[in-house]
Amino acid sequence: MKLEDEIKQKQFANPYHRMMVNILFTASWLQIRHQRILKPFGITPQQFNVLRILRGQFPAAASVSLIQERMIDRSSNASRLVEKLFAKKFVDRKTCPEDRRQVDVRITQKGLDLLSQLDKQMNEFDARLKHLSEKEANDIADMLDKYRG
Amino acid sequence: MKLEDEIKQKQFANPYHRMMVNILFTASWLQIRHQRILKPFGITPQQFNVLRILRGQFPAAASVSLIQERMIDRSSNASRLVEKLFAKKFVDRKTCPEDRRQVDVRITQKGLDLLSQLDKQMNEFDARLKHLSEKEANDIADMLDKYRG
DNA sequence: ATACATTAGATGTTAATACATATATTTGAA
DNA sequence: TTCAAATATATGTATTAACATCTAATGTAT
Repeated sequence: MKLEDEIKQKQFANPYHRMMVNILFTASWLQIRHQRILKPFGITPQQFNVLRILRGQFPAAASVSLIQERMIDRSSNASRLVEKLFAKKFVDRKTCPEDRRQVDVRITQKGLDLLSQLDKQMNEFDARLKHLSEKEANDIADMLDKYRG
Repeated sequence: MKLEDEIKQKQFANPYHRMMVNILFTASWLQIRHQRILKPFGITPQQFNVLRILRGQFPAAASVSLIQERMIDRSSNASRLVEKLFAKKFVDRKTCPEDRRQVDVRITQKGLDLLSQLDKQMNEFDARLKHLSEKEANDIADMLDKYRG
């Protein structure tokens, strides 16, 4: 549905504002749908993001700050996300011997299993969203990079 | 900066995933900057959104559900947002005489004054973000509509 | 008119976010 | 060496989000 209908706004001040609102709206729209997929598995989109970062490093460990750097939404606290995932045994945690300030965080087999289940669900969700061509998808991504400057 | 550098990811599974991550990242990026602008004025981006909806209706009132319908991010609770704005005297609130379940919410002069101050700040922020042409901005918005299906 | 469903809004509760600050460790300069 | 600065992570706290549930008012069918 068109943004104008979604939020019942007849028009916007200018194309830039229209685009900005649409980015925020679409992100919220995605977030809500991701939440619904992840909820039965007991994790949040943020925790999912951390698990995927850790799978990207596996079998190596990652420090909390490496995780933080790679998070899509930096507003939340990587330390506490790791704590939540640790409580559910999706990650392991031990202080790094070379630098005892750091913590080596590694995804567990249970975490990897969870992700492989979730991959399927997420791919199904993505598949339902292919109203754009690959070129259009790339164009959007390129323009968003350009937008942020 | 390119998304790949922002979140230190060398590549993505496919263009759709790259676009999705970029939408989420860009929205978070915008949200953080909006928060910083709004903080000195004591309101959140969600409350700002509600005030703008109410200005759009002014001098008419709006019901809480009308506000909810028009919010960019529907996840939060319109009733509580109105409560917060009421506590700061940015909105007035009284039960609707025609339907006593409803509440007539109207922006106050203080609220309008706040918005006119904020308009300046927000416009300055937007102005620093014109790396795209008007056409590109419109294209992104159109493609996001198409993306959501 | 009565009873049941529906709608509008408020509220309770748990968890997550935003922001500041604290603690421990390492680095580096005097 | 010694001590201040920098770094990595954790924690404290107030606010907000997420989700369910509740109450009051209205609509509707019989």
